[in-house]
Amino acid sequence: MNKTKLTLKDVAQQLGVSTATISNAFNRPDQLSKGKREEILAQCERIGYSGPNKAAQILRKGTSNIVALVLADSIAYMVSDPVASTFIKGVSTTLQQQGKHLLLYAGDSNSILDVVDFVDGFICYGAPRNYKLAQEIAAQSKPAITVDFDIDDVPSINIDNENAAYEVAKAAIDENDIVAILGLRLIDSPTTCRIYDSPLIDVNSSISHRRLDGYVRAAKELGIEINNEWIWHLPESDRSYARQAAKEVLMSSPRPNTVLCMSDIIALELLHSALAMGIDVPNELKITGFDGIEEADRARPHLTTVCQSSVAKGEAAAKALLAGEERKQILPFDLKLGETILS
Amino acid sequence: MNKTKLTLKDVAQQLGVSTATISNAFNRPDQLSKGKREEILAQCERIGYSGPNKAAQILRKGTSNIVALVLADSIAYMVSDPVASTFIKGVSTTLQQQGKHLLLYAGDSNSILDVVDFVDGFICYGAPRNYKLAQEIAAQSKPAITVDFDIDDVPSINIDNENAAYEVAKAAIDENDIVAILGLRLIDSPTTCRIYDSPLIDVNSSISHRRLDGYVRAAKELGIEINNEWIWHLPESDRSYARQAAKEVLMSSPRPNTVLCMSDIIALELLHSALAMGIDVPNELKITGFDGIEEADRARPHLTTVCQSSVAKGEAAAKALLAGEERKQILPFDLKLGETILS
DNA sequence: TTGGTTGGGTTAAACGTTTAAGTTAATGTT
DNA sequence: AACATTAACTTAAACGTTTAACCCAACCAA
Repeated sequence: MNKTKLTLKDVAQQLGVSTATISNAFNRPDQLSKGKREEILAQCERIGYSGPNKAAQILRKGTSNIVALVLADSIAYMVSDPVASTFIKGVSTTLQQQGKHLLLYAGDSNSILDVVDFVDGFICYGAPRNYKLAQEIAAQSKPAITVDFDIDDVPSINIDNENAAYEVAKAAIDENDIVAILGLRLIDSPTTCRIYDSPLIDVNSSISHRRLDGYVRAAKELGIEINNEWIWHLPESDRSYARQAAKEVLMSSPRPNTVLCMSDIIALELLHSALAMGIDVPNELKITGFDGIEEADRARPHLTTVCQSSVAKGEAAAKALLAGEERKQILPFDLKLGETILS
Repeated sequence: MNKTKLTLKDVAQQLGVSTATISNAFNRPDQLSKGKREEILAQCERIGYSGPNKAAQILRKGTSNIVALVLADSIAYMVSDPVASTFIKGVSTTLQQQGKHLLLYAGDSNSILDVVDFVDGFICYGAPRNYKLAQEIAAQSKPAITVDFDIDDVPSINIDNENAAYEVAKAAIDENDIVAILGLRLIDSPTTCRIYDSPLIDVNSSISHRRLDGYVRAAKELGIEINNEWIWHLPESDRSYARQAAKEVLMSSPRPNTVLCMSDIIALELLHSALAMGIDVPNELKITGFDGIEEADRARPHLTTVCQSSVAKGEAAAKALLAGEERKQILPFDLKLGETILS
């Protein structure tokens, strides 16, 4: 009923004890006789004091229980990507269990300056579109962890992308195949295109380049050289980019009969386009994906892909951050053979 | 290089001016001569002071630029629901434009006490699983807005669910049809089931009941009475719940030939199940959805549904909250006729 | 000259806590 | 009985800002 909210000081006065005692009643039970503590808590309940002000605690304690999840791209894009949103799922579950709060932070922002002072730590998911941001995070002194990319001296969560790509490619490619690759963020271009001789950008998304290496190694073992002409760049794992790339691949001549896709979304879009054109998968066209999203399971024929658990990544990242782990973790992946390749 | 971070006080001392002046240089340019301001900013840059500490600002100013988005359910569930994640998209885009930060808050939490002190406001999306939370939010004094449900005296964003349901039902139902409804959160049960005579819970999700009213009204106008036996309850708009309900509906006898679904996810699952069983849609079975998600567009036959823009809802909610709007808004919906009903 | 404004500052009191250090009385030890 | 220890509090100094209130010199009007 009071006009202004009760403060700890008010309460102390009303109960005739020091502010320290009230504070301790809430934060450090061991500093107080059990009886007094219960009495104080009961009185607080009665007069409507719900505990120390969190804003003041943040300043004084220097901790807020807020963890910033820095996404690779805008929040809007990330939240609709099945892989990213599954990752968020893992993070949020773990944070909630530990009483932490989740602040979503866009990876295309200029700076972390506006949150770094009150946030308890950073989880960086995927190389931020604005890579300067990642370096800023690495440079500041709060705990941080990266996922799906790496920065020197910052703990991280990754899978072995090179070997994963190698394995799925090895399973798919047969001798004398024409192999194409639908890649993600390989060069610095906002549109879908073949990479030809554009310089590869390694800084922005090393996982794509690891995967590329794996694909190329597998092909090479079968004596197949993948020309840059057969490598597409997509700026995002987005259906419309994928549709365009799919069209280009399927229209090109000679038409590739094995297409290695760096995400399931891309692979599924290619699969649909191919089926719509009456192309026989896998006999005329073999397709592999990457990620192992739910939708890949629902597709017919089942997509051959590399399963990685985004939930596990999210959980691992949150746990490692909160536990102050320093090491770089490599999580397992799982090759899933579907009917989009020949068995 | 200093061991400890620079404070505004340190800077003031070093530059030989008062703390107020430094503060004003950053926050209130008009309180300062232009020359001095630029000099101060330059000096700060030089000595590595990046501006006032945000945690201190939160306490002192009583504002943090953080907006809490309170989701109906756990963050994990919400983030994977296409409708909810699209809503988040709208919210985040608008918040980012205005320099605000997004804190995701789980609707199954016990209390908002742990954030209410530092958050600038609340956007409540869908009646929280723990409804007490919504009341707590309504009771406190920070700005708040609800979306897809209502609380007295709290501004809100909604569509006219009753009429939307009425229209889609009216379009779908023909004389002498047997009509079934696959509803969402109609009764208090954690499993998929027919509602029979279970008491409807109105408190937790009034939009479902509005929709139910609309369906029933449309049916009644054609002289059809929908028995509770033909109304299913699903605890969540989740594929596995939907699959089970779909099975039950399709197995029941007599088999309904019009099924009104309260979400597209449910409708799509029913559609797939029906097609897999060789049932002719729409001749043997008419289906309607609700929401207008992307996937509904990709389905064949195209789903008949009610389109509502979740992005627009998110944007409207964020804008209204930040602008301090008090009124309750009704957003438009859009009937989309696909081939899952007879034309 | 006098008195009123104004621009450009400064001072100092908040904002609402936490916590190291200090005080007291009661308990335990030899 | 003398002393050390402990339990249970209190005191007061932070934490790093913002901002109302005050001050002063310079300018202006009459």
